[in-house]
Amino acid sequence: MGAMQRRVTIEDIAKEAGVSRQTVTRAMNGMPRISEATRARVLEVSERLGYRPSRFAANLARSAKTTTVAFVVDSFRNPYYSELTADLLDAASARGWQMTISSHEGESETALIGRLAGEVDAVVGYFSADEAAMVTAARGAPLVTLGRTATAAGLHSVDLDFDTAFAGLVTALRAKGSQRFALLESQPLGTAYEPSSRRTAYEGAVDAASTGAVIVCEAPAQSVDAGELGFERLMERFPETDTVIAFSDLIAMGALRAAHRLGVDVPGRVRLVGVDGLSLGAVTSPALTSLAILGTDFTGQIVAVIERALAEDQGPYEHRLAVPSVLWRESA
Amino acid sequence: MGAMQRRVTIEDIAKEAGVSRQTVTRAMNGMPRISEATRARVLEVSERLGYRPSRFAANLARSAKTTTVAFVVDSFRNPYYSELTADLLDAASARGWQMTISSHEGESETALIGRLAGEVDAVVGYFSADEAAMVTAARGAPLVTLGRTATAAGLHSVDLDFDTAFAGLVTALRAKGSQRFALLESQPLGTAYEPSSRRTAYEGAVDAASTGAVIVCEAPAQSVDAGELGFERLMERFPETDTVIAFSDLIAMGALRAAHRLGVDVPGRVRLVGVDGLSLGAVTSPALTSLAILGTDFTGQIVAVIERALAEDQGPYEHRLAVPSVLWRESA
DNA sequence: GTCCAAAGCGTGATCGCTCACGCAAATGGA
DNA sequence: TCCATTTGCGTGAGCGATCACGCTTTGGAC
Repeated sequence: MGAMQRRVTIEDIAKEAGVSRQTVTRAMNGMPRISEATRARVLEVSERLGYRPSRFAANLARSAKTTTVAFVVDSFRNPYYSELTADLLDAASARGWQMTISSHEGESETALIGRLAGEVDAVVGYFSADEAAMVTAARGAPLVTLGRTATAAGLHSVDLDFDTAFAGLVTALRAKGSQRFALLESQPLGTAYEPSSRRTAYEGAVDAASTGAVIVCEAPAQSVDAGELGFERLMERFPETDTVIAFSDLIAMGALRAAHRLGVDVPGRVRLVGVDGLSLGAVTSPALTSLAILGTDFTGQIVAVIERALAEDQGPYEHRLAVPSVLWRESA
Repeated sequence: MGAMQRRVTIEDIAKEAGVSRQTVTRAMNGMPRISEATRARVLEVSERLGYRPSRFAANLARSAKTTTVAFVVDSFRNPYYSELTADLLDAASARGWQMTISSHEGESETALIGRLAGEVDAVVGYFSADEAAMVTAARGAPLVTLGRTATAAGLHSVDLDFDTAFAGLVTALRAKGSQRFALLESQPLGTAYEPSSRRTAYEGAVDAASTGAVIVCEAPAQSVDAGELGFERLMERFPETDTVIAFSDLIAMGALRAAHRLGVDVPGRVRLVGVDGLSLGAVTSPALTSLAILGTDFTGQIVAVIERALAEDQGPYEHRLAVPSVLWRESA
């Protein structure tokens, strides 16, 4: 309306309503020690002038500030990340935290961390950047990295113990009769190949004797397709395979498609296991057995570390390890 | 360490480093007009004392405050919501907004709105509460409701025009030879049944002559199962059906499962269309044709309304309508 | 009629930062 | 050598709320 709109402050309301700031506060926040008549009048005035208390001023003045944690992943279009987000959100709101989300597309990880560090109380997420660079970027803000173990000071982390998990999985599969294993490994599209920790764990679990085959699937946005292609190639090259472990449930779902198409019975002819524990895996046919991360204590560990990081009395940096556990469904 | 830990403020750093507050600010924020030597010293001190600038104080003092919008849905476990979230997040970060997410489980919608109103600049989401109650709860904060058209003042909204969309869809299907339609309607578990706007639109599009059947699926958390059951019942009761439209893609995926199991060929014997446009629909077999909401201008409209709401110069309330458009894939 | 508590409202004093200045010393080209 | 910049740093004044008090009125209880 006016030439340059200045923010409507509590002072404006107080003046207009003919009361003091404190009374306005009392009216706005439903506090006692104010008559219903004045409360109504103040509310009417603030409505009329379009008054919105500044959350920054309020939080600064208040003793109990609201805490906000930022959660960062590659893309919330990936069901693994979105399900994990949902789990963390539940835990966060149970503790009264606000949760903001961001994905690092375009912007560099460190730049993003730097920005977030100034806007939230803690930053949590999957990052691939250099440790030192991240610590610098965080400028003292608590930072929790997921899916990797931090070695540098200044960084918290929650990692997954795939070695233990894969060992258990392979043992269980052997007990079911599996003999010839294969891994459908994934590789982010357009990057130099680097063995994943899942592959290392797999190779450790499936000893040299019963040689396991490894097929690397280049996984673009929709990694289901990559899994489909990978399974096809696998069946060509290693037709004797009786058990396939996929890098992720998405890849496994692709494999399942290929199996259907090729007439390969799952789990009759080939047992199939994914990784992640997506709830989506329950609705494929056959339902997908998975080395679950979701729904295990991973989420709990993350939250625990965040809590420590927030309380941080200059305390030590936390590193935790969660063990994925097999979610038996129909495909294996 | 100390008995009661007081916050480390900029003043503490200034004193310890033997400089002024302003110099500390310069050092922390990478501003010019400070020598490298002092900058390093200040940084060292603030690291040593564990100084973290208060984001509230900073935002209060700064002229350019950061804007945050809250996005609220039932559950981020539902792929429709999580994909929509991803889309909105992209738009939001392109505009430099922070985005916080919340789901209303346990807490009442109005209570949630009330809390958020004090913590963010705008609240957007799917709500089912009474309009007046919401306006009151928002206490002047911009509020954008999705999937319904607001009638009361004080509320913005972006709704979907299913009437137009269904009319177009049915026409197109008829051109392909469809004659006997059926709708797989959904009903939130444990609530009194109330026809959805999709059902109304469906009934408007499929005129009385070519009677369309309607099967109501009670949809629990995992509505895929509900769709499966619904399709089965549909085939029993209306075996002559040649075209099925499902309330959502999730329901449609369930129907697809049932079709497989019953040996009903899709789209040969029955054409199947979902609603939502989930990217997941691309990996079913056959790939799911869908009345897409995702990936249409719905997202754009939402963002546009938010922008207006944020700028709100006491301006009028916006109501927009987006038209879902058919995403032809294999199932129809 | 006295006394005390509760109701209703107002007044500094912060909260922890940034901004717009201001001022001295170092720099450097003529 | 002199003057105009530039560099480096400090000072007061907010930003817009809340909090801890403190001051009047009421309204009973005695």
